[in-house]
Amino acid sequence: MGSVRLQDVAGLAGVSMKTVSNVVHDYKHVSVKTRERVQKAIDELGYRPNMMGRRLATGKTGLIALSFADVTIPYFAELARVVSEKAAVHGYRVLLEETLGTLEGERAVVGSSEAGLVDGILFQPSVMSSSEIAQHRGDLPIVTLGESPAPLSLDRVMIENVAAARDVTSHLIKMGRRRIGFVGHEINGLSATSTQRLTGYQEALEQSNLPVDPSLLFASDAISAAGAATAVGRALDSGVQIDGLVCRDDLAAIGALRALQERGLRVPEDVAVTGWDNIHLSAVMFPSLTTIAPNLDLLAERALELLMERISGYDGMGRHELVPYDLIVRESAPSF
Amino acid sequence: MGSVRLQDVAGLAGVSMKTVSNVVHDYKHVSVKTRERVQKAIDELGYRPNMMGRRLATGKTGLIALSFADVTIPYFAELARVVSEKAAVHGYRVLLEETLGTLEGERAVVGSSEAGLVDGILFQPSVMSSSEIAQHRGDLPIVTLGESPAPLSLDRVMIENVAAARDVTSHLIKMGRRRIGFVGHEINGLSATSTQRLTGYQEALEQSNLPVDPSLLFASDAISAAGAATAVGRALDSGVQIDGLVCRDDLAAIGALRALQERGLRVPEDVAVTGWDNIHLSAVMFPSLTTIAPNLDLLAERALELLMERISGYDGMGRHELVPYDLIVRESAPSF
DNA sequence: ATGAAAGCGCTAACAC
DNA sequence: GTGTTAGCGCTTTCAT
Repeated sequence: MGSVRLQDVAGLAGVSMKTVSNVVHDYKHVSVKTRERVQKAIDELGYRPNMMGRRLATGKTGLIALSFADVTIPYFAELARVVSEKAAVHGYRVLLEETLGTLEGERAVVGSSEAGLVDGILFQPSVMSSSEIAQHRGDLPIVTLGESPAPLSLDRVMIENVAAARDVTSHLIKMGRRRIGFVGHEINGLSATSTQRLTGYQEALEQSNLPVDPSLLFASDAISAAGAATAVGRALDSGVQIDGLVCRDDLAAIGALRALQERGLRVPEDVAVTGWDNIHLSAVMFPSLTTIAPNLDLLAERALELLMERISGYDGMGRHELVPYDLIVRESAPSF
Repeated sequence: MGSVRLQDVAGLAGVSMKTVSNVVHDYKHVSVKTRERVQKAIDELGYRPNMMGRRLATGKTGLIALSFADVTIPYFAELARVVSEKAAVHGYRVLLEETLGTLEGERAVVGSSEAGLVDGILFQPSVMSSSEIAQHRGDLPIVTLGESPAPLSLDRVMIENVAAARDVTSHLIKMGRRRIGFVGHEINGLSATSTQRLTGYQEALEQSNLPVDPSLLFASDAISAAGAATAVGRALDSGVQIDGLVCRDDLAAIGALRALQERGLRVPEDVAVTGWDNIHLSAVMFPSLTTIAPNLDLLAERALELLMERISGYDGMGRHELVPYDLIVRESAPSF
């Protein structure tokens, strides 16, 4: 069944392969009766074009890779959803490539030992250095996502992290909070993402002449809610006083929520909390999360467009695109 | 750069393509000096085997599709993680194929018009009927996941849903709960998953001579936390009295938690809540969720093994495997 | 141990 | 409007 070839259809219909190919591709210059005859043969035989053959012949695979740390992180799952939706518009399917946030994982992505599997890569690096990414083999179009240091030669699309972090921190300050902590950055090997968000956090504090207290920085041993819960819990138990918490992401915020509530602290009355990413669950937590919502649709669209241009042969300098974000105000840090 | 072919390497090394191929595949019968010379040529040219060529020649793609409704549902994301990890062991990569829980989506999966893209499919259907799946084109190995009605001719791996639902409901009964509701099944078009869980819920109630009250069934307009929150909230506001809640999945439980807490009800004191799936976040909610934890590792492993056998040509009757699960007791419904 | 050559299934010039 | 034919890059008998 699976072995019906173009040739077989041509045989049955009594035409050449080219004609069958024309029918399959809806080429216009085919006489109606020929088309009918061919279509009948196709149906009769249950012919399905073999992708590998087509791809070998055309040199295009119709596949792009989407690479990030881990699909079980809601933000990435939601990104994957949107990307595969938008990629379909361009006739592409998406191969997920998880790096687990490790250097080996990321190296495997940019230095893949096989060619021709995918036409291009959308890559959100976590740990890889700018210079190393730049040395990736030059034949595969890559567009980087997110705020990791990307070489100037690569296209990149991201949101303005520093500004957004400033916004969210300022929001807490406007609420009257004065002892605002930061939760969820890596214990060691700070990612570019965390660095930028910390920078914005610090800038906002300084703008308001609030002290930047290192003892209010609660690093997490993993990008996870559990890690953040532990970090915040430990700080609280050791007597740290806070009335606001800027979280690196919604997962960290969920962890922080638990640590606070477990200890009888009320959110937002005692401690206001903000997240980042606007994952689906952020609206359903109790309290729901005030958070930074990057425009995922735009992010995916632009990234895909840049990648498509590269795939079509564009070879200019790296483009650098910013995508808008919103501050979504919810119960965990209301406006007043 | 991207156009280095096996032939080019052969040319540079002064050997035949076959020899280069032997080196690439670590074939043993190659003299050391030849191997060195070839390897040098490979490195020099930066040769990377082209997958499409290889695949056309071998007829194997090295890709399997994993198909389910939506990666943004945590259970599926976690399933995807495990599957792609285990698939790598067999030398396979995973192509995600979301159906969005629609009939068209599921039809696209089993009736794909292209052949040769993947060697097999792991498919968790939501809405498609047993008979329709059975009519899928016979040339592509498929293993179904989950509790949807699968035809006898297909392999399937799942957990015992009815029994697990009985367990979790009995747990609430043992806690002394008497007005136990069920949350999160579809409003119309009940999935097989929901049906089985509802069955187990009902069985447990009947075994304890507790009334099965239809007004305690809170359907949700989507498999989402928000949908469950709305459903439970509406019920509560209309005066429904409950002291326990069996949720179709952890997402529904999270939604239920919010609806309850928002109205000042304490969990578990006033209402005990259970989830299903043991997603990462279930341990970090406040309160953390008592939940059914299917053994995902085993599930993925067995499914993959069955699929690999099919890919290798096994053509017997459909196998039906059960995978164990655990009842994880946490704060939302403690033991006493 | 290594080479020559025939495909794998499809596409795309180029003829007719 | 339709047929011929030469690849795409790799694997794989079958020779040597």
